[in-house]
Amino acid sequence: MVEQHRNTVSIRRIREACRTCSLNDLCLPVALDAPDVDALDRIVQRRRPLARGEVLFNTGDRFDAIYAVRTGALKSMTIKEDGEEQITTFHLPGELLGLDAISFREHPSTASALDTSSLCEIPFAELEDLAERIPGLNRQLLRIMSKEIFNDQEMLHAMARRSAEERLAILLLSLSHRFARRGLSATRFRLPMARHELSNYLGLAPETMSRLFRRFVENGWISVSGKELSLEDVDALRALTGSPSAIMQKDIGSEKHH
Amino acid sequence: MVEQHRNTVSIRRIREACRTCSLNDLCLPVALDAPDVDALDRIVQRRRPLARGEVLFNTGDRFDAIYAVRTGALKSMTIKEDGEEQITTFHLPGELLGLDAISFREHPSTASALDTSSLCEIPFAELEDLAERIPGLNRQLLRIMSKEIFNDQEMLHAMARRSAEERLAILLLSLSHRFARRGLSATRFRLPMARHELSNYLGLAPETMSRLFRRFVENGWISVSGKELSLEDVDALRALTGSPSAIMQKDIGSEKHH
DNA sequence: CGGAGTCTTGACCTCTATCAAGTTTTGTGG
DNA sequence: CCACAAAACTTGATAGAGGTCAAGACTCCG
Repeated sequence: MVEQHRNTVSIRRIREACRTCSLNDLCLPVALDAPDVDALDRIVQRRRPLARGEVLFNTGDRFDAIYAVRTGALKSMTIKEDGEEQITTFHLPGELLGLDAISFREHPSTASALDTSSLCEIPFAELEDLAERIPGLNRQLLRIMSKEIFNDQEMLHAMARRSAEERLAILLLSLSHRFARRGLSATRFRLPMARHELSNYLGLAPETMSRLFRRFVENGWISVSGKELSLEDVDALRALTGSPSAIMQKDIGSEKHH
Repeated sequence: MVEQHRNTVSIRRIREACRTCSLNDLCLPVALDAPDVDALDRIVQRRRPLARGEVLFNTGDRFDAIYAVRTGALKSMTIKEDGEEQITTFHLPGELLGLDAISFREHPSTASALDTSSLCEIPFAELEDLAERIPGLNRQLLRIMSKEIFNDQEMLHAMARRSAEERLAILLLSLSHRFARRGLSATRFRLPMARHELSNYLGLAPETMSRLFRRFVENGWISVSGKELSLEDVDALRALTGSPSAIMQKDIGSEKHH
């Protein structure tokens, strides 16, 4: 009974902590105990919000924390010597930034806000210490990173030898899925990034992106008004990707317990 | 003195263990203790070698171990519904396979041998248990995964909006770097994969790959005889990539201790 | 209202995929 | 070790997707 009660409390506390800081990935679905969540919660720091365009960290900056997006959105990019930027990831609410910096202790990319964004900062040294004491947290960290690897490879797969149309469809569905995961609408959302950022990410010219949007609208697959996007025919988009269900459908925690 | 001695022994043991199983990534450069290395060594299992073309694991297989390549080489690929395969990674000696499977407990890709290959199998459950007891190992695991994320994003960056020439140059330099890291020549090596596998990986048609090789040879950048490759003008190749030094130059362990 | 940035549209041209033969290499069984 | 089939690779011709250049239309703010 006590055990039962304790469990319930634990779960409620976890959800609460997750809500306050978009830490879903980090807390769920592992069975972190209430005290564990407290401990985790204690090292997490709220930061002042970032304004649109503001930089969170620069390439080469020392790595000492990972970040969780609470609201808004960010992009990670590398800068080629010729000054061109290449966007490598978009970070939506509930997602983590900085995982690629752990091994070199230095950020290999620059992260900036696409929009006014609030974040939580998780000092990595403390997280590591905590992970040593909480096996569940440790495992969850590994899982998150594994998922990141999986996603990147999925994206790589998605880019290679695919037409511009296919790429855009894949990206739109990925965004849809990631918003839905946060409890937002899967079919109507506001694109946090500019067209040229979409095109940059997908390795296309901005002009191509513009033509693609027109074609998608003409085909009745989407409707657009500025940055407001509505997916009108998800099936058509899925058909384009060639993978009715595979892309980005899986979630951490969706696997069965054993 | 005793401490000193112990330390020396420890380092020698680590190197030894690494040599036997290509576990550099996992053991170095963290200060794993001799008993720690023993423990790690104990859970590592030698497998019978894989013949060329043989499958190590299939998409959807249950995940219960990660693997280290000792000799030979493997490829990871996903299969599209239309039956086409898309290669996502090549695995050279000293590199790890299966990290993308941790979060779903199921392999998202199929791995097969490009060549006769010998591997070490590291049961993941045991590795996790061990990592809980050995903080250094745990950190090193996180680092390796972080590096994997970094590499994938680097590759993504490399693919987006780059010409076929640039892609090939990037890949050749990456292979060169990875061989050099293992103590092999950075300029003369045997490509473990077929031309069409290279082209598949880079998202190009096999014909394009063939023409690229011819052009690279004509330009005096490389020389080729079957699968034997020699980089004749590394600077020219680097110039192509647009990043004189950034790509794949960093190594786990290159960062300073603190 | 104006001006900078962003997005769209059109014309053109380059790169690379595709198709279609060849040619060489590889692997296997006699 | 050779012969022969099956892959793998090369080469050429052609076409199409998408990049580039150039100009014009929105849109967002101050």
